[in-house]
Amino acid sequence: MRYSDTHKQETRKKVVKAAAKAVRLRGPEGVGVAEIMAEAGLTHGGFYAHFPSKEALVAAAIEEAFRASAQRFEKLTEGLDAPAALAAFADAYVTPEHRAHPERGCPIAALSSDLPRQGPQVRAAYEAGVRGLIRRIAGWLPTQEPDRESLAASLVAEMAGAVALSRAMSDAAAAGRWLADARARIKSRMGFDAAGSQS
Amino acid sequence: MRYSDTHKQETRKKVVKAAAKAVRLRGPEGVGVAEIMAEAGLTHGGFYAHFPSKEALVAAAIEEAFRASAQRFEKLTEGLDAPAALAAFADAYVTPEHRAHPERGCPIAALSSDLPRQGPQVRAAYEAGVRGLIRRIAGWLPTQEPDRESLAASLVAEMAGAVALSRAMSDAAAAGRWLADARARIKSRMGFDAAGSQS
DNA sequence: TGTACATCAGTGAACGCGCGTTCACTGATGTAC
DNA sequence: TGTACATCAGTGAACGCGCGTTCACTGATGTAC
Repeated sequence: MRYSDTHKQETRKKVVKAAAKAVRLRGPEGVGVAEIMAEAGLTHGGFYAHFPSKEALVAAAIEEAFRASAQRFEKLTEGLDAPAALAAFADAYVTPEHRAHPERGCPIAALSSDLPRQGPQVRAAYEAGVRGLIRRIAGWLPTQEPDRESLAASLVAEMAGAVALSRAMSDAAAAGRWLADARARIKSRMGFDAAGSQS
Repeated sequence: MRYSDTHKQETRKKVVKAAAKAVRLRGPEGVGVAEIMAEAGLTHGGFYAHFPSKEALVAAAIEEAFRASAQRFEKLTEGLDAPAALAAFADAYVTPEHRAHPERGCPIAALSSDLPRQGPQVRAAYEAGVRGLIRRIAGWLPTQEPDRESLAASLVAEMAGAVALSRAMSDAAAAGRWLADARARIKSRMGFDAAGSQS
């Protein structure tokens, strides 16, 4: 069969999307080339027509995961002013839903400890994604804050740490209660009082 | 050769210690049975005289890692009153040294994202370790704090998250500066002012 | 208009390798008689 | 006191399996003449 001009690119996109899910769910070492190709409806032999190596796929998958995750949050905060966007972000991030679905969640929470063990391409993709998220959050912080970038990084560390820790708790109900607590603490650090308005 | 009464236990201990280091450094899937046995000066064939499976070794390794890490911090805070112990803990945890040496550091920072993918034995060992650390920190928090356990968990999430994030940064100097920032923010959440005394 | 050839995404068998696990064996020493 | 046997931590070869990677091939269609 002969394919349309965009066919190969579409196939690649399908493969990368499947990999982005699988990598977050099972980790870079937990996914196989054959498995990803099968999820995209193909056989493993065609893989190297799209990617030079598995590492290149994982790097592309991480880029895609950050892109999709950013898009999700962008939609969520569309049209909101900075304080409202910040609150909406925390309310969506530090939740049982995020805990339960690493495959469509933030790559930081899903892959933080895997990362130092990855190759340079993967690390570069991850680092870029982390910086992007920090920058977005910094932009929402009050302008009177002396170091918005540093506070944003610290908030990302806490939010991702909270979700990752909650995933280690086997009792889902207890994890949910703890996430609600953690969310309240994070929002208070963002400058919101208990009622939800920023001081 | 015939061995002393304690010989087998000593061998097991050696294997577990080697595994505790290797697991934190390369992750549960990154270590091999043969490699660990070789580090303990043995051949892989003898492994199953000590452990029923690789998972059992990883679980034992995680227990050992939490135990050793706890002991380290116990020595560090020995004889200090609660506020001083809290400060000493943060000062030791959120550092470039900890960033650079996952193999002798906190298992939470080293393994958080690997954990949800592990089997029940490993998860149980990890969860017990997490609870132990949270309890220790909660005990150092001011008694007027309304929910010490919850604040302690939140602090653990932030500290582990900060170290894990710093490991993703390729520039060691920038990571060091960021860790110093993060450390200051964490200590301020613990109730210390910039001069280091608790209000 | 018809025929031969080029193109190229995808197929599926095969490769080498490392891993977790199994198992028959070793060899030094304690013990039973 | 001497001999045969039991014990048991550790050895090393072998197993089956899954993985990343390679490669000759397929088959549908566009193109050159």
